[in-house]
Amino acid sequence: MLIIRDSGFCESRIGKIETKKGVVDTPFFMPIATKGSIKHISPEEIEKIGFQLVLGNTYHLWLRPGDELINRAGGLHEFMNWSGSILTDSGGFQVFSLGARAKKNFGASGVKLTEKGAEFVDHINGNRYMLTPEKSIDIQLNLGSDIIMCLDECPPYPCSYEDADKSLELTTRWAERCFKYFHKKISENKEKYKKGRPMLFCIVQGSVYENLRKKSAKQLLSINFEKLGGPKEGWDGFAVGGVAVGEPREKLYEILEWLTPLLPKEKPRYLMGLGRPEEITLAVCAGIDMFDCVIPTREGRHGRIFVWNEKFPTKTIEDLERNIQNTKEGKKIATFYNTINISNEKYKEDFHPIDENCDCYACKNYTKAYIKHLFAVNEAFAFRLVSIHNLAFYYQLMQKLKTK
RNA sequence: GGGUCGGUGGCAGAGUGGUCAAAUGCACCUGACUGUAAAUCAGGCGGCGAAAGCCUACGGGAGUUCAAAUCUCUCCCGGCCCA
Repeated sequence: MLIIRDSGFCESRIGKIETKKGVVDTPFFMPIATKGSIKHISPEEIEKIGFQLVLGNTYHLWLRPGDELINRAGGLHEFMNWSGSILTDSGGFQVFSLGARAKKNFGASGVKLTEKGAEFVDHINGNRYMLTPEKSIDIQLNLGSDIIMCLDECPPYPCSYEDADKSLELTTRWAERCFKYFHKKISENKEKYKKGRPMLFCIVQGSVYENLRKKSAKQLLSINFEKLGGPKEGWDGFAVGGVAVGEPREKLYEILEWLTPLLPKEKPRYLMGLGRPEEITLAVCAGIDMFDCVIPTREGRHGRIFVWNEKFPTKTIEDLERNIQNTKEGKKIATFYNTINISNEKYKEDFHPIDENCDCYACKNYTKAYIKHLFAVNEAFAFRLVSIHNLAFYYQLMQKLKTK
């Protein structure tokens, strides 16, 4: 599946993943379409930038408009008019993010965790929902997802060793249930999946503890897959979860260092929710193939734009290594790119594109002064332009990492 | 011409003797965002100063008072009503 190439400074895993929908070249970044849309951008534009896979969310699509409705619409691809592949997150992250938010706002958790699953209170209408590992698989199958994620628990940081341990054990038990249920459903619907079934990824947890991260990975690998009714090869891919939840930045490198040697080389690895360009760079070098993050779109909407730094081009291995070293040390500044805040006063009369060398739609056709103006007057077109640019930047980043 | 109500920071608009360099909203400036309840959130926003603090300010001027955006007189300007 993956061709592993030693490019001289790190092991780069350049290859491809074949989903039931098509081919995706690795390493790659996935734009996020949580509720069935990449905010402010059409699927055609996403495809035009070069993306082959987008991410949807089980929890949000389950609540609205409902996975069965989407199924009747012909699946999520058809529903949202996306011709590429789709990975769906399991809803595990919402246990973390909505739980923390509810706790902050109401002093109590809006999410109740039990062995059975996670009980949510719908943030909009107050309805209660029980998301179990089996339910999460059902939803993702209904959505027609190409890469399905196991329901996991993503503990916040800081997290005690004991809590992280309990959490990872639960994630493993849920993963077993997901695996068993997933393969039961696949074998029950052989006809439907004869041209190809979705892939199923497990998620490694364990917070910032070396023992626990390794334990999590080992547990997930040592499952008796055949006994659970699936192929003995087990998982179709491995995700690293529970990262970038508030832990010190340098922890990321350690976690990847502990984990990647344990993961099967021929299976894709997905670092969930990351990240900044230098973090992605570092992770690719550590052997990660797949990324997703809200940063390019969300920060774009908030006025932050990513620009290549021509003064410090990462043309040599030494440049890249220096950047990686900075990232390992938790330094925020990577030298190969900059961010600008387009709503800053200094761009008021800047009649140049965001990046002269960028070939995205925004840079080809519009100036910083114009985009700043759109932000100032709250025009939605601004969000479209910066989202296109930032995603194009992330796409270019992945292309650069492939050719380094 | 008479009466009446009103004139507050870039705008709107509170405040009606001290706790007021003046609520709040908008605008403006800066920052934060990592498996998206996020076109969100936080901070700043008279001048000088690192700070303590000092100076200048609630239409203009003159008073009363220990103390005035707040009370009095007067002038200017605006809304409404009457002639």
